[in-house]
Amino acid sequence: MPDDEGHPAVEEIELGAVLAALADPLRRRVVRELARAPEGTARTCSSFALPVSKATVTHHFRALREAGLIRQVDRGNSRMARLRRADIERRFPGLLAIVAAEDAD
Amino acid sequence: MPDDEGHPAVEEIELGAVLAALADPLRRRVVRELARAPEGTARTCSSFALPVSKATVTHHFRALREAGLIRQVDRGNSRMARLRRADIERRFPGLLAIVAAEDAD
DNA sequence: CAGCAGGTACGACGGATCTCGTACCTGCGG
DNA sequence: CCGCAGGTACGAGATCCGTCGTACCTGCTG
Repeated sequence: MPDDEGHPAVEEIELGAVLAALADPLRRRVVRELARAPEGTARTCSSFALPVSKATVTHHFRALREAGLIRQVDRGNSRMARLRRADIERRFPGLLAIVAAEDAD
Repeated sequence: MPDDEGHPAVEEIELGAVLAALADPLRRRVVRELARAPEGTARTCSSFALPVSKATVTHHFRALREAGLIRQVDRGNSRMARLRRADIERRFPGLLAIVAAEDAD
């Protein structure tokens, strides 16, 4: 299963795309919160209370999904986002720890 | 000495700026080559043979310098760039290894 | 059923960024 | 001294990216 619904496979995750995704403060905040949460934590897009419009939230989550940082699955009404912790750790060991360690504003 | 000639001090190095700098393939290539070279290696801007004009090279090296990834010192005619390995390792342990491990094109 | 909450798609706008050419400065070599 | 190589500064053009409003779809829930 190479790519279902915009999710790249593990070996398709590219460093450039990941770094570009993490360069944005809002996206880094999402990844940071997920990285600090227990393994397997799934949250809705809106649960992060990002200070931007709905359309912009969708835009950022698409960027995270297409970079391979999160996996989004439909669950009835809404959509749950989970960090692809093992996949990222395997490709770029230590990267998530760096993001998780950043001081929150 | 907090900031001489556009070089941020160690504690001033910000993750967002570093990731933004590393999001560019050309800049990542520079950092990768420096990270793979022996500690203390100093090279001129032009020694990287980037496929862009001189002005653009200057632009990219400025980005790397202001992000805190490299240190540039005048040496007579030209300017030597050295990776701030210890500083980056201290702020974001493991990050340089990730960049260094990327497959070259 | 009617409405609302969560998300997406599309188009638009403004600002950032990558790129370049040109002009300019500074040392080193002939 | 003259030229050239290495870099920088400045301005311009093109493209990318973050942001938004609006319209729309889909399930809950009353």
